[in-house]
Amino acid sequence: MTATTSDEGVAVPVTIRDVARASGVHISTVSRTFSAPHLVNPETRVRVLACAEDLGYRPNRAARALITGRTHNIGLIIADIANPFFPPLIKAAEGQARHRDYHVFVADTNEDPTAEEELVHALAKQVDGVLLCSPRMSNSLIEQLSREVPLVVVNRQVTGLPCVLMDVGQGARSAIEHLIGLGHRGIALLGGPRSSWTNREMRRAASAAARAGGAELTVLGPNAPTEVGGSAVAEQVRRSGVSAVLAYNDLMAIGLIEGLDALGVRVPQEVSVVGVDDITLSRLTRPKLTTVATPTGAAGRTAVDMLLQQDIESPRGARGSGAGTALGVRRTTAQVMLQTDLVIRDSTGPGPYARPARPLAAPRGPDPHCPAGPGIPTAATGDAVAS
Amino acid sequence: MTATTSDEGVAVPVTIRDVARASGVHISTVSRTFSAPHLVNPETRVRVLACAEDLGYRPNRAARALITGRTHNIGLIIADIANPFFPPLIKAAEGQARHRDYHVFVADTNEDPTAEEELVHALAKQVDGVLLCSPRMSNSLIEQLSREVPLVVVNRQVTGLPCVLMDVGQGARSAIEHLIGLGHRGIALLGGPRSSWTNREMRRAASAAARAGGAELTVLGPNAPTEVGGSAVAEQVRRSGVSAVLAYNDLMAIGLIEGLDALGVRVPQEVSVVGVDDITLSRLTRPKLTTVATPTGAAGRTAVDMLLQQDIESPRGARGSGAGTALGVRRTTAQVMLQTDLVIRDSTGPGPYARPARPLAAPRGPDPHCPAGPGIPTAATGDAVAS
DNA sequence: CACGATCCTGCAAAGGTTTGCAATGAAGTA
DNA sequence: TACTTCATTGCAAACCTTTGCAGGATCGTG
Repeated sequence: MTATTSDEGVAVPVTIRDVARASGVHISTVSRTFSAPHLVNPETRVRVLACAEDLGYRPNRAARALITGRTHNIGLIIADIANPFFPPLIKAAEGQARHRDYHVFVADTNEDPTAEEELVHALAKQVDGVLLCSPRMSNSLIEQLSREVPLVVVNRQVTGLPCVLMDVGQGARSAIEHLIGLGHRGIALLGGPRSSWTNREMRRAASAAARAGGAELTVLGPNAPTEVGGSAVAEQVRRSGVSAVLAYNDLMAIGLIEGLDALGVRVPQEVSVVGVDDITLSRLTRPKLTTVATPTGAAGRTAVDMLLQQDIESPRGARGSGAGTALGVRRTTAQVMLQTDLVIRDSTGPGPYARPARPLAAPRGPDPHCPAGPGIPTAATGDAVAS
Repeated sequence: MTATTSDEGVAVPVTIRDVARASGVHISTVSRTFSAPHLVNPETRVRVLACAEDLGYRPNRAARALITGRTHNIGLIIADIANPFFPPLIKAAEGQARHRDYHVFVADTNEDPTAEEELVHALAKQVDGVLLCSPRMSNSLIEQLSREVPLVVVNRQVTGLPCVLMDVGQGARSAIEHLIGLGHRGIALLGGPRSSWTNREMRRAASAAARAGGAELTVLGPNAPTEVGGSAVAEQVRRSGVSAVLAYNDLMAIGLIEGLDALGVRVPQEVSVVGVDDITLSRLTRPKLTTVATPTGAAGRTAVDMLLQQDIESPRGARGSGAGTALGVRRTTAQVMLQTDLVIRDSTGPGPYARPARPLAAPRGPDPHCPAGPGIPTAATGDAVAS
């Protein structure tokens, strides 16, 4: 139908010049038809558009990027795609980006800080900004890299940089309070990667909550934030004598339950387990996992928005050199904290100090605890702070 | 440390020209230092490299792409990132690409054929090739798009295009034979998306195997290839009276098990269930899922290799117009079929026609069936066909 | 010494697009 | 009529890199 391809099946690139020739105008007019339509006569515009459509013209983004300094791409650096926590985030970020005519480079670092740094360098020239999701490198390195390319950080607090955070502190507190309420007094926290901000936050909040509730918190870790990371500490958990565990994430919680099962320890009858993230999987295991739901989709969308907003006012490879940017206006540093929610399912049950309010409440009825509201209620709280 | 950034924290792009000035050579020498090092005097080379390092120079890929016609990027179009089948594939593809100095654009289509087409168009100019994973659009459209940009198709057979296939036919046959061997005669196939090649292959092979083994196969579907897609048909499965089910994928199988459980139907005691994919999750549910393991990682790597191999010989935006490409050498059409393996776990058990060889063999012992070999043995069979 | 070969380097064009500036013409104003 | 304003379009430089071609230097050989 179109003249885009020769009959031989080899693509013939059609440029702005071809469209210009076909519609009898100068290339600059064609360019403007696409990038500044209001500057061209409506009649001309429709003619040019018709020709472009006809020829199957699509602007060459590399050329456009070369001169404008903006690629209309963003980078997404992920600690581990195989961790089910991330795909919903990627999906949301990608959708939001596409919605604003941006494309997304995804890179997986395998939880390796060195790979993170390399990838930022590699991506810097091809993208207008980078989303750093759960980075494992040092804050100072992140700050340094942020001079090379606009950065938005997810699940990490870096002063001076825009961040999207999930309130895992609040989540951990809810979880500990829930466990204490069930009558648990000896609780273990299954730590995640040492360099994880989330990990530190959880630990801080969980300690405080345990202290406040008169429970003792044992910290086990650091561990790999995976299912094997969880199952590996099952023996240790049993020996520690705790009756409840809060795990760094759902994957570890599930692994732990598996591991305990293999040791003949039953969940939640003997040990209660709480995860974090509310990945799809947590609804499908048996017992269904009690967990702190994190708003991953909202995080992805918000992060993209923040990046683009930051980007729009600074056309990077600009012509006039930066003498005019005296004020620190350029970088608006906002930090957004998203709320988390405890979702109570079947992996938590009464502990040794449970008050027998309803004496021996049906311990094996179907679905003992039911979440109050609908599935995953998540509310986003924007909290912008000017730099 | 470097002169890359001003103290103000705003990136100052450093180009080949800056390096040339600093090292006292012409820009073309700098260029050659990076793209054809053997053409430049070793002494000069080290000096240039030192200056480049010092200034923090990184080649601008957009400019390079503009002139060479090669972006060193590839596109990865995925039906649904949230489906745990894909992340390992993405991860493998991404690793392989990076290993060859390529970057990966990932796009999610939400199982929408229209989105697929749009994304191919959008990506075409920014990448050297596209991997189409489990596409839902028509074969003819795929062929048409392949004229715009080199394509490699995963999980779909398109004549004339390089494809990476997983032998789900073989997998389905093994599964059916396994079920028949256990004494099942009424078996249901839970179909996936109508436009899925995998779906058709499974159906074909499962029918044949059932017929050959004297069992009756009921096809239920099409269904959404998700956990809800599986749980939604639980009632239908129960009514159909079959004693075993082969599901389109693990997600559906798990959903079905959940759904059956809710109806009070026990797996594997009353109904046996087999999935496909061997996603991580399938080892973590209870009962652990018997499933057909697909080599997703190998598929990702192979697909990238095939794409790059195809690409290397055709520098797209070449200067000399294509008069010289008379022969069909340009497109080497290979199809690779990767083997699948049945992994027997706990979701399958004896059926109504089981021979009581060992009378009433321990129906609830821990881990009744064990996979024979190691985890997921996968062998790749290359099968190159010249066009 | 003359000649050719070899190695290295510089020159300049090219790639597709954007954009400041200038030119054109039409319309409006004094 | 003369002048200004405005809308529309063309011109050409610029973005950064690659690469064919040619020039220069050095060296070996006849």
